Amino acid sequence: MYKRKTLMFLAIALLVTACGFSVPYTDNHPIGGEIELPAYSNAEDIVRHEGYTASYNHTTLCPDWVAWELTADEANGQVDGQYSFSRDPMVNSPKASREDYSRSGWDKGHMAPRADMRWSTQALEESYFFTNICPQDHAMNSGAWRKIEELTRRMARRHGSVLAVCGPLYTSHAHGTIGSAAVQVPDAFYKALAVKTADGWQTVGYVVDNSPQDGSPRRYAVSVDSVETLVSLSRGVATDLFPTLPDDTERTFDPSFWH
DNA sequence: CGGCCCTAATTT
DNA sequence: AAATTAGGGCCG
Repeated sequence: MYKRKTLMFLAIALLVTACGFSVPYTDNHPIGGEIELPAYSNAEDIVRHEGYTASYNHTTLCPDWVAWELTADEANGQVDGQYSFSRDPMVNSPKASREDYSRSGWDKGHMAPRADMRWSTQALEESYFFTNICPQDHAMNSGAWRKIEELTRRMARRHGSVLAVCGPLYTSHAHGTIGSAAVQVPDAFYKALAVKTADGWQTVGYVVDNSPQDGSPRRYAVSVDSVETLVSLSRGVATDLFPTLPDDTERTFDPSFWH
């Protein structure tokens, strides 16, 4: 059974590669090379936008993952503007809509944060696509999750660049679905970060329950390996969130570096 | 007190 | 379906 899944995963990986998965970035990210993209997908739409790449899942109507590289300059972006949540023209149906979230009690929560996309009008606008949105508890989104987002920007400013990938976790499906399209409400969210220093890579992961959470990032910190285990269980596919990084850099994290 | 996370109602 | 307009709460 496991062998079959592994073969399936490899087949999908090959297919995705053949379809242009390895087309290089043309932006000026110092690390670049799409090093931030996870090595897993359910063969759903892989959608590239200026500020992030996402794997959209047509069953959950949420992304499986959203990945981006945040530079110091980008974290200092000052682009303003009110943009509205809208459907992603690059994703085929079915997809979530604003109606599904309206009066549901759940936030339209950004995965790649709005505040990470203020370096370009286009990037900011595209961050509002539902490709980048999941139902999130409001207190968690504006509490613990926001603190992790601010930590990420702080690290980008301090170290020049951060690789980030995050997404939903489904375990008990305790929250059911919302809207006529049946958007699946995640049980929790994960986020993995990587920073390249003179002494090598530093990585960390965070797992936050989709319920009122307002703690500091350190309270939710785990190794990237632990996150990958949870993602594998949630999605039923083998997972490597930072496939190009040495595996031993993902087994632990250094609290004194991140917190 | 500004920045960040948003919501809802109304109009086109 | 999307744009416009007006508003709330929390945290550093």
